[in-house]
Amino acid sequence: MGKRKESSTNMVNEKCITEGCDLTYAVCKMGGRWKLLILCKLEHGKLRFGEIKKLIPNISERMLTLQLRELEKDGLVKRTVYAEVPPRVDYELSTMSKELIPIWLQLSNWGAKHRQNQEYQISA
Amino acid sequence: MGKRKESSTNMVNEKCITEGCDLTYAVCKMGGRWKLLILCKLEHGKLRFGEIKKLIPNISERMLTLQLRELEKDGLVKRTVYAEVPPRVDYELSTMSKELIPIWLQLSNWGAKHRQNQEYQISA
DNA sequence: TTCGGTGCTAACAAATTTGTAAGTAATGGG
DNA sequence: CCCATTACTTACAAATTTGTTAGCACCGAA
Repeated sequence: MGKRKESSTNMVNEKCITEGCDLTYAVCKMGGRWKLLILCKLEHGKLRFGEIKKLIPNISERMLTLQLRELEKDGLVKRTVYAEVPPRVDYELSTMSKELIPIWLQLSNWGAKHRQNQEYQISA
Repeated sequence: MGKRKESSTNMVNEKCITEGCDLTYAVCKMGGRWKLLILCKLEHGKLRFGEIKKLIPNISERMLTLQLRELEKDGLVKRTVYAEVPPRVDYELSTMSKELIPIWLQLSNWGAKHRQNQEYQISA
């Protein structure tokens, strides 16, 4: 998110992992702290920067910007700037990320199901 | 992976995000650097610690241990220790993570498809 | 008695991600 | 001129993750 050192072991490892594994590659694209939450909010249509912020009260403006920028760079959201003052910018899912919606649903279901089990195990 | 500060903003944010979003919760479970790669290797059956290591040449023993421990704690892999010398330990997917296999496949396909597009865009 | 094989752990260092606080630009309205 | 609004940016600090190196325990074989 800040720039990364081109040839740290860390970076090299990430590259070789994602290059060798489509699954890891895919999950990396949605793997920032707030990314999936943002994407979920966009599932029902365009939203302005400020609207997303209101929907995710704990996020800071900086984080929201960073995550949106990466999502944009990776082609998961489309950003539209209107030449107005005060500025207006909106964000929406791209075609590419819309393809993920059914998968997200399955993952969500899996999460819901097993979160319950785990809570059950803990409280039991 | 080391212990985390119970009440850093960071930790609090993670908690509230994963509690509020099943999707984020689910993806967090598989979100360590090497986790999906490990899980993929286990897709075809049990493997010993050393076997996994051989299949993932760049991983350090420490990282492999850490990732396996978290996967175990989260119920995604089952660890079996045999009382032998030298020690023998093997790892396999749990029922819970086997449910994810078809989802991983879809994600993989999505990854493969869009990785190509992106490469095309870059080279064009 | 030393050595090899296996699956780790500990102490430390480096890299990366995340969070905080304080700005900035542009312009129309008062 | 001064202010409010919106979507950011910048500089910094804290937290977390990842990587490096060395070592440990066990027992049987040589």
